[in-house]
Amino acid sequence: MTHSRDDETSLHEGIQSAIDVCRLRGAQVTPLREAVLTALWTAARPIGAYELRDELSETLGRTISPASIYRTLDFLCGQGVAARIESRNAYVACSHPAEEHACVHFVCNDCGSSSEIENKKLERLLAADAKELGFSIGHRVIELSGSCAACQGGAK
Amino acid sequence: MTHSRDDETSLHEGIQSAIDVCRLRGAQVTPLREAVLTALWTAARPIGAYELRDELSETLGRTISPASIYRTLDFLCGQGVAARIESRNAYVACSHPAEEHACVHFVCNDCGSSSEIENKKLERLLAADAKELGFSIGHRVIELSGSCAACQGGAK
DNA sequence: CAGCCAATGCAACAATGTTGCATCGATAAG
DNA sequence: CTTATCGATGCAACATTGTTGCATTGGCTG
Repeated sequence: MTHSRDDETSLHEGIQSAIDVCRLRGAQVTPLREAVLTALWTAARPIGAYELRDELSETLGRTISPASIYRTLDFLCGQGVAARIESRNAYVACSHPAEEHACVHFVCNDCGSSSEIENKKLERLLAADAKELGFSIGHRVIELSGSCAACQGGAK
Repeated sequence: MTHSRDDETSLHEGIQSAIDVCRLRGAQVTPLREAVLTALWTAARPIGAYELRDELSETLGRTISPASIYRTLDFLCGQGVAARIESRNAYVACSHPAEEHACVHFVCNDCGSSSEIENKKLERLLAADAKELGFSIGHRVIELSGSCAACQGGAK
């Protein structure tokens, strides 16, 4: 995830860490990029590009074009500090900006919250399946939707 | 998958099997639904809704509306005889119309072909991760894109 | 300060997906 | 056979999501 406790500190740390990752690679972290990153971290759930656009337009006090949003998101995903949730046409902050990026995303249908984990065993299994097929894996999309612990406790 | 040998026989069997599955559940298999199913099986790769629309409009000799296509695809996916590839906004025929549907889709970036497997170990792993999070899994999306055996042999 | 290149603004457009309502057609009851 | 009913389709308009090209800005470098 996602800061399980939504305290300011871990939030800020996550954002700062992402910024550092980008900078260490020589990539520019512009105000827009930082604003998008902050919005993603703050939301802690998948946000659509146009929703992000509306939010940022208000925050920054000026109109942001879809193109800018998409380019910014492409940048962040490319750096591994954000990820696209394909099954929702939405984006989340990512706290594992590792090289080989094969996170499993758990997305709650009720509250929308998104948790992210890595699982080495799972990677090995997929690698084994791929080998058997002679398939060379590029990008991975692993998204599980359902009901998170909190929502089950309350409503189930 | 996908009929590894693309002979007419296994193709026809796959389609017929899917039709039977639907009928046994009391669902109607209309000409349009059968045509879509056939197109998916024949293609053996993810096809977009609008591409499907064009193809069927020609095949059937009349214009099919996007709404009809999407409703038909919803039906087929609901029956488990087709699946949406989220990372491509496209659809493929599915040969494992089981209840709990957690196929892994391998999609080739070069030739577009799509293979589908089931993996019980992988299911157990995901279930274990979910349990640890207290997450109740509903839908699963597992899509791996890369290069298939054939394309690596030829072009790599 | 000058020059360069990446990042952004802006506008138009393209692709994908949805909704509401009218109509058709298959199945079931009489 | 006729009629009632309900699901499937046709159709049109619309909503959402994503892209492209080109002009402009802005930050780093020499």
